[in-house]
Amino acid sequence: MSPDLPPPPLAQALIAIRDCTEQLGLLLRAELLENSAAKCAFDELVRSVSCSLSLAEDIGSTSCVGKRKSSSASYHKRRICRRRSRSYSCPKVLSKTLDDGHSWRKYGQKDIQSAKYPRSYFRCAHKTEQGCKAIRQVQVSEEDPSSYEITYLGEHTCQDPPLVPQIISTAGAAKGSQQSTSFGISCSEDIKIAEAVVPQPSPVPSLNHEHCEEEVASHLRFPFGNDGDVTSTASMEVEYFMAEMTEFEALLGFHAS
DNA sequence: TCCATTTGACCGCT
DNA sequence: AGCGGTCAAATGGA
Repeated sequence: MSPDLPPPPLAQALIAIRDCTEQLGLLLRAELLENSAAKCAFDELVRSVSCSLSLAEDIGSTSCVGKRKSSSASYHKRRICRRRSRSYSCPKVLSKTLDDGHSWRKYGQKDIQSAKYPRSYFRCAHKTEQGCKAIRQVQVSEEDPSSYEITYLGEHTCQDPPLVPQIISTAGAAKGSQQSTSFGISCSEDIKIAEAVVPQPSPVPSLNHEHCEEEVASHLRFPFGNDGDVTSTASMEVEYFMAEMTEFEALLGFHAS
């Protein structure tokens, strides 16, 4: 490390962005207090800028390799870990039905600490054949146990026709095809947008794609440590930042109008 | 027998 | 250390 070096250009740009973001936060304070979804998005924005900044500073200072446990060889092959950040803002819908027109395969269920009901994990049934990276998390709504809170992570890249966002906006259109549930409740009514989050038709296309990649596992810690390309890392950061901004704007606009 | 679901265990992140 | 996300063996249904 060399403390004498000035911040790299990317870091300087991010510092400017961070400052602007802070000002924005002050200006929109009242709005953020009122709109929890916007506040979440804003917090995420701040977090990602901070994270990006520290990454950028690392680029200029050290080789900064992400920590990775050298787990036992046997497990290393079996489990290539892929944990995704839960703080990540993804389209979330409140739905009376689990049927959204796509084929899903359940791969896990988990009791969540702060939640009354377990969370179920589904991935696209076409993952193996087509490598579709869509994932959704389903949880019975605490406020309305007859509804599900469904969080989508990643977009469908498979050929299974209807796209999730379209389904969301065309309530009731998706009925009676695949049932990928083990919850036992099956009603088919309309799907409505959860009050807190706005599933834009494609608010952050690159965002979802990025986060479906293997590297998603490490959130924003891009693999620039060893063979990573700093330039592409920077552009990914900017892209991510823009996506955050877009989402944030959408949230504010959605609420205000 | 095949395929989807369940569930305990593992792993990374905070 | 605790929690959430994922894996993969076990299980059950068609």
